[in-house]
Amino acid sequence: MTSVESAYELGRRDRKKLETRAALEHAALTLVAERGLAGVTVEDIATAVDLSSRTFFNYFPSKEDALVGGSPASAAELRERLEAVPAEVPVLEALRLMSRAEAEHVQRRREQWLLRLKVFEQNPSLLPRLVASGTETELAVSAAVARRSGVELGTSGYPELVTAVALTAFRAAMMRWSAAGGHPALADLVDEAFSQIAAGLPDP
Amino acid sequence: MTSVESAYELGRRDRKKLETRAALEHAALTLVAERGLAGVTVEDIATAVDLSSRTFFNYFPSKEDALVGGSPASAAELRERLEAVPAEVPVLEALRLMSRAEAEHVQRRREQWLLRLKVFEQNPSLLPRLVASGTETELAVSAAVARRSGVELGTSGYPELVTAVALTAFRAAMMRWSAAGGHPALADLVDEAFSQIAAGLPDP
DNA sequence: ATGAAATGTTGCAGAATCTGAAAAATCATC
DNA sequence: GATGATTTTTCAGATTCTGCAACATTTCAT
Repeated sequence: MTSVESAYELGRRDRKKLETRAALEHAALTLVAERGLAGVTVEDIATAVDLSSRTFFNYFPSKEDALVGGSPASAAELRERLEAVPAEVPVLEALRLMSRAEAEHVQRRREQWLLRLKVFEQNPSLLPRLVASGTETELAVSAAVARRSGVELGTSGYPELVTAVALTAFRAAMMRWSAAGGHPALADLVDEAFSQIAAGLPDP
Repeated sequence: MTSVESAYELGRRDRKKLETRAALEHAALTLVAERGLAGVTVEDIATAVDLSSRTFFNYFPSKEDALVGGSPASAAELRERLEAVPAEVPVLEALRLMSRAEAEHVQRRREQWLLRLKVFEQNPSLLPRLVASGTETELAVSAAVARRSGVELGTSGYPELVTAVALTAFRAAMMRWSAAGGHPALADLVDEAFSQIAAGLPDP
C-alpha cells in the first residue's frame, strides 16, 4: 500500500494536483460518454473543471490520454507484486497472482473503470490507447519475468511471450467483465482465463 | 490467393490508387525512419510523393495510420485462411496455421516490414497503433473462431481469449523476428510460440 | 470516338490539437 | 509577511484534420 501511505504525506500543492488530475479524468470520461469522442473538445473538458485548456495539456498530452488515465497500475507496482511471489512458484502462476491483485485494485474503482471501458467500447479508436498503457508495463514485467526465470531478455523470447499472453488474458477478462456489466468478480474471470491458458487452450 | 487474382482485374483508376497508397506508406516510413516521428509533417510526406497534403488525408486519417499501413492482412483474408482449415483441427492449431500463412505473407514483404518494425521500435508511441490494426481483425477472427468451436460470442469468453492470445503470439514472434534482424524464418518463430502456448507456457 | 457519370485531386476556409514563452497567481518555507 | 518555487494563465503559432466547391481523370454506354 505504498502509494496510499505516501499520499498522506503530500502537501496541499500535490494534493490539489492529484485532485485536478482526477477531476479532468472524470470530466473527460463523463463528457465523452454523453457526447462521443468527437463531440467533446479539450476546451469543453477544461471548462467543465474551470481550467484553461492550456492547463489541461500540462496534465495530459492529449484528449485520449485523459480517458486512459493513469494505467491500471504503474509498471513499478506490477513489478513489485510479481516480485512478491516466492521464486518457487511457476512463472505463469506468479503472473496469475499478480493479475489477481491488479483485478482487485480495478474492482475497487469499479464505477470509474466500467465507465472507462464503456467509453472504449463506444469509441473503438481508443482501444489502442488502452493497450498502449500496457506497453510500458509490459516491458517492466517481462524484465522481471526474465530475472525470475533466469532467462535473458531477447534470446529465447519466452519472457516476452508469457508476459504478453498474461497481460492479454487480463485484458480479455476485463472486457468480459465490462460486457457483463461488472457483475461477476473480476478476479474470478482472471483466474478462469489463466486456467484455460495453463491447460494449453484446448477446445471447449 | 483471391486478393492477388482480383488484383489483375483492377482498372487503371484502382491500380493508381493502390500505387499512390503504397507510395505514401513508403515515403512516410522512410522519412520517419530518417527524421523521427516529430520531424516529419504530413506536408513533407505528401510533397515527397508530389501530392497535396489534402490528398494524403483522402488516403489516411492521420500520419500514424500511414505508418501502420494496411494491416498485415485484411480481416477478411485472415478469416478466409482460418475457414480454409478443416473443422476437425483443434482451434489453436487452426489459428497456428492461419498465423503461419500470415507469417509467410509478411516475409514476402520483408524489407517493408522490417522498416516498419524499426520505425515502431524507435517511436514507441506508435506501438499501440500496430496492435490497433489488429483490433478490427481480432473481432472478425474471434467471430470465425466462435462459429468453428460452436460457442456463442460473449458468453464463455473462450473465442475472444484464444483469438487474443493467438494474435499476441503472432505479434511477439514478429517482434522477435525484427529484433533478430529478420534472419530467422518468421514462420518458425510463430510455430515456436504456438508450441509453447499449446504446452501451457511451462517454465523453460 | 464521344459525351455523361463517377471518382480522384486540389485549394481554401476553418476548427481543433498541441507547444513554447512570459506574465500572473498560488503555495511552501523561513 | 517576505522570498523562492511551482502552477496557472494568456498569447502566438505550427500542425493536424474536415467540409466544400472547383477541376481533372477515368469509366462506361452509346
